[in-house]
Amino acid sequence: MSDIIADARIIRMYEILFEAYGPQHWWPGDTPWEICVGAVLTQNTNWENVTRAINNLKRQDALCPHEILALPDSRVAAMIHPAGYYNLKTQRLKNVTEWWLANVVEDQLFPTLSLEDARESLLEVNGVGQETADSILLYCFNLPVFVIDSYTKRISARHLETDPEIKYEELQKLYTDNLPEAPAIYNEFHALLVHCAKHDCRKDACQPECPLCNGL
DNA sequence: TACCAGGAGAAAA
DNA sequence: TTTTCTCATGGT
Repeated sequence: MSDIIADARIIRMYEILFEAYGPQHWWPGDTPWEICVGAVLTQNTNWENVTRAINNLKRQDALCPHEILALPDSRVAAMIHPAGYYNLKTQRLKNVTEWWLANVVEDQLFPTLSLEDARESLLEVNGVGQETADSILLYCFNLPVFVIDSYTKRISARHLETDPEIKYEELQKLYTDNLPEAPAIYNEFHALLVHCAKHDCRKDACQPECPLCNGL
């Protein structure tokens, strides 16, 4: 498990996608806390719906950890309604808020908290799975954690011939083993993969202009 | 109408 | 351990 998986195509993929699409400027959000809220709300929905929900929170001065916890569930649910699963996400948002208040100070993780411990504690939060935890660590705190999602899985299966049912950690290791340990690259690469999956490497098949079909 | 969009947890098999 | 079900909106 500790053996390095060498695959020169990984860094080449990054170069091809960056050349094709340019910087993606992820994650949309003015503050680490807003990014964290977005990471929970975006579960199984599109970003437009998340934006509506976050704007509702902003308009009612509720985009603040203490305010989220102070508000009754019904009010939070009403504000995040456009993101779907509003009852479920209200509870998840409050769970993550409690984690935030216990582990974050001035938008930074407590200095004594290692990356491994931070990830482990996030995964203990009900409503936070691996993708959401890693998104928070990378995009809120700029830590070197590569985010795997269904798009990454699909593109990897199609262009790197990985098992479509590959485990999260295994695919994550494939990427981190073959990239510099640089949050900026992890950030950009994940966003580029999402863009590629939405536009050119679609679920049914790749478009003729798919840069990975043409360049990898 | 059916399907999809930046998942996760619980229940069932 | 793996698969299935549930949570739910808004756009195409």
